Amino acid sequence: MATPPGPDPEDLTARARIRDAALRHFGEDGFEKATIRGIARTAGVSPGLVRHHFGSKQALREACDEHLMKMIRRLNDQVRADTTLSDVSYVGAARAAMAPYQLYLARSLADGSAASIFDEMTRICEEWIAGADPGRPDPPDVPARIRAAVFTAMALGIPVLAPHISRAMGVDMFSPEGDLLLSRALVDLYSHPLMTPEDAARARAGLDRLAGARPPGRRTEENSP
Amino acid sequence: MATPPGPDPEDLTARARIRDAALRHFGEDGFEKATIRGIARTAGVSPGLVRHHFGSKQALREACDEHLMKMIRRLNDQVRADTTLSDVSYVGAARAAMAPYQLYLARSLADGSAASIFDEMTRICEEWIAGADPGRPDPPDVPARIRAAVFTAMALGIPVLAPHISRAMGVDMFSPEGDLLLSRALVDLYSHPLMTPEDAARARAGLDRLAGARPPGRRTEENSP
DNA sequence: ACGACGGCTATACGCGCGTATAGTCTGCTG
DNA sequence: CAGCAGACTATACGCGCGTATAGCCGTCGT
Repeated sequence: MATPPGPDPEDLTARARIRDAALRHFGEDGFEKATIRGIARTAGVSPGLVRHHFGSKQALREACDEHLMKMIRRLNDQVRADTTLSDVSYVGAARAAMAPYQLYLARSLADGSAASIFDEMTRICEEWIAGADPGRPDPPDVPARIRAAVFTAMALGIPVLAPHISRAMGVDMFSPEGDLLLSRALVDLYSHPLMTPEDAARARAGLDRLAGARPPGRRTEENSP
Repeated sequence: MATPPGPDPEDLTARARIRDAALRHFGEDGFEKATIRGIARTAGVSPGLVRHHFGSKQALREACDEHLMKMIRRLNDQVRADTTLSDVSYVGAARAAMAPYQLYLARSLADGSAASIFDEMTRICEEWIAGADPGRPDPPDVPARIRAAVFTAMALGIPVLAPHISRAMGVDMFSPEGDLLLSRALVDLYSHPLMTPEDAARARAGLDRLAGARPPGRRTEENSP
């Protein structure tokens, strides 16, 4: 059952403490609002040491991205390697391990950085989608990669907009109750197609019609906002 | 067919120019990174005038929120009032009117502000969902409001994470080609449920099982990231 | 034993920001 | 015409930031 991924060995070093503090500050306050001084205070070191180890604020951010990326890959590999895929408790543990980074991840994605992380998630999602395609009666008319990217963005919309969802639900999205409620809502949404095949055919026809000569610069319909 | 909502009357005032410049700067650079001086330069006024009209940077942001909200409501009302709901060109015009605000909206939502805008969108989405509920064979076990909030977050994930989607597609999401491709991907995703009814039932059962006594603080499964 | 080295701190610099204040110009009102 | 109000500008202040530099101190190789 593999070791639940605890903190890295030798993760008591000042460098690691700074990186962890940066992940928290960047996540909670955003990159611009977070300060090296604040990060240093949280890490229990002097501001100068931050520069000594990472060179600049931007480089510190990149080190955070890199570390997070390593975490994600490690978790994904472990889940993949685990033969008992339905092991719920393990998935739970993996998600719990990700929890401290959710805020940072959400902010990184939202401000356009963390590109490689989004791409990695898209890649994972693509494998998943491509695996399901052969079972479909109708051949998809959009590459799996693109469908994966769109779906990844939608799925990530949930943690990115977590405060709004929590407000609507009345409970914190990351609390056990909130998680349960969110899961139920997702099961409901995922199991009811938003468009019937007829709707889809009609929409596709409309898009095909517009795909011919049309005045550029005008939008069409669908894809909500 | 109502008048296509052009700029407000008397929108040549310095106050309006400042507001528009702020919407652009906040959208492109983010609230923290944007500067009053830069906004003033774009608006062609002195930085002092910004303060004279709006009092503070934060108040300027709130004025932007208010203005955007007014726009959204106006557009929604016009679409509602229009009897020929399938008037594609009109929807296109409305979306084009929103285009300049998309970046601002995305950033506002992502940093937790713009709560009332998210709530308004959730409300609109809820009406839409609640209207479709009676036709369902199975009764939903989650309030429409909450399903609406979750779906709204997912839908908004697309503009919020637009740079990533554009990168994956290889074309700008807001270009005509990108819009077409995105629309096709959405039609595909929306018309294929991600879970079969059996999957859903199994997932619901799993959630019910976990809803009993369970160690708090641990997450469960599903709801992707 | 000792010097070099690297983790670490103290202190300072300079810049650009939001904000404050005083003042100018214009147009309206009595 | 007097005078006032409000749109608008010029200038400045002070703060907190990222960054730079100089030096301290424990450790380790030789």
